[in-house]
Amino acid sequence: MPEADRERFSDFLARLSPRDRGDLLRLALRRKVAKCELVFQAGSAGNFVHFLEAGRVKVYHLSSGGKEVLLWFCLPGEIFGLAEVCHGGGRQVYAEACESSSVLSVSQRDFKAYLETHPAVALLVNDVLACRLRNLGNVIQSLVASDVNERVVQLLVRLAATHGHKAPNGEICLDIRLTHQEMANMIGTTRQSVTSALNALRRLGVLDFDDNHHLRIHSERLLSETCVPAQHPGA
Amino acid sequence: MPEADRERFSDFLARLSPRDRGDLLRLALRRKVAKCELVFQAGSAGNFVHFLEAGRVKVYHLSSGGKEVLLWFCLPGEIFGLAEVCHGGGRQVYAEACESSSVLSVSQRDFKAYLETHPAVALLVNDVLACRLRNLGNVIQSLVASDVNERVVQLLVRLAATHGHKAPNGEICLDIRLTHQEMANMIGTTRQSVTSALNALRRLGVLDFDDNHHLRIHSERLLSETCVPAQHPGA
DNA sequence: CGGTTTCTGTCGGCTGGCCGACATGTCCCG
DNA sequence: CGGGACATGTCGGCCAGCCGACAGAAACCG
Repeated sequence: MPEADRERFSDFLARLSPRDRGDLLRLALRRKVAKCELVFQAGSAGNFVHFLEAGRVKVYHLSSGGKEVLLWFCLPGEIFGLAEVCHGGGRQVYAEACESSSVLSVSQRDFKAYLETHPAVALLVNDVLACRLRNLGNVIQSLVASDVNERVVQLLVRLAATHGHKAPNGEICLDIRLTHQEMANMIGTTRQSVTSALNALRRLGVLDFDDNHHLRIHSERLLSETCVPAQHPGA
Repeated sequence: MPEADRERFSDFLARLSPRDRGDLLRLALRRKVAKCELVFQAGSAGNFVHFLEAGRVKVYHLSSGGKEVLLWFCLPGEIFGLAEVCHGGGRQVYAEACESSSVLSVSQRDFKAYLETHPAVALLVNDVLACRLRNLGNVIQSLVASDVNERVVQLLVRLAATHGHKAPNGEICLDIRLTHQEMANMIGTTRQSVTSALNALRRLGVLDFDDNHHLRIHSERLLSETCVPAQHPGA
């Protein structure tokens, strides 16, 4: 189920040619970010684009009631803070380090000038934005049309694709450890409901936890819990 | 509340220089699309990008249970079907004409080659994708963190921004007529709940309907029904 | 190592809004 | 123009899952 080279795919820096990467890094400032420290926050100016060199960063909305809506996790090599740099306007989301991290930052002005002279990179930025757009479209569909148990399953499918690696025996192990609250924040439900759904899936044999408490998915069983997209009447 | 030049903003073709536009149109095929006809559907190859010349097109997911999740409407001049062209992979959404429409189509291969030689247009594509990404992020937050009445209000704010024009007396008139079902499909609720919420807002004086049944919003009253984004603790 | 904080498992009361239904109003098309 | 299709207004029963709570387990940090 994980797409081949998925990890390499999301690693923006690794997908640049050595020359393009060198030109970009020449524009970048490096910064250490402690666990729980904000890289940027909603309301601030979106005048830098960031690359995660090491660590993990979560990107989330924070609602007026204080509810955190977690959009995605950034892994090393990934670009983030991109939407406001491309489109302009202030930040709408928060980017916060989940662990001690290292971030490279390029100013909006430098980045735009760089894209104008590096067409292959501009296309790659399109690619990243398009991929995230498709993903959010899937999240919206899931939120609207699926009950909580289905949403947990669909999240597992997404996590397997972005953070999973296939073990020799066909199982998929997630490289990332998430709390039930984090998962709940990604699918718009409560921690308790995630706990309950995961335990039901565990009893069904769909998943378990390895010695390090990483989630391990039995992919064939997971697929049997997954809904297939509908064919349009008239198709 | 409507951003100045919002309509011009989303009109991709109008934002191109005459030369860039001419080069692009040289690659395009024109096609008439009847009301309710699909421009493309989920599962098909994403090998064309489309520009709406006239008419209106809705872009939506269709869930396995047959529930339509409406992501956005395309207006004349707008580009759509872009995400799969940039990122690759099959279509995940449907694009269907809401009325008799005219569509210009450019093949993925031609479009990518075009972007490589037209850097300003590649940046504009970034802009469009980023804008849509921000919008979907807001939709997700709304779905997760707001009750139905709040979601209706937030939808009105979004519609005013993208489809509204300011009348001399400060009211905002929507240029687009939406059924309650369409609005429900945009915010993940039922037609009945939208009807109920709209009627409550009408009784509050927030909105009414003009002679053509277009929705008219009293923007100051609408703002008083809108939640403000939270300040992050520690900001 | 031990105290504190965070995470997970479990429970039951409560309610927002979904759902199906029906009546009335509006629009469309032959 | 008029009949049929579609949209809107209204109602009440029902339930998925939210919420608050508590206990036990696990992780963290000085």
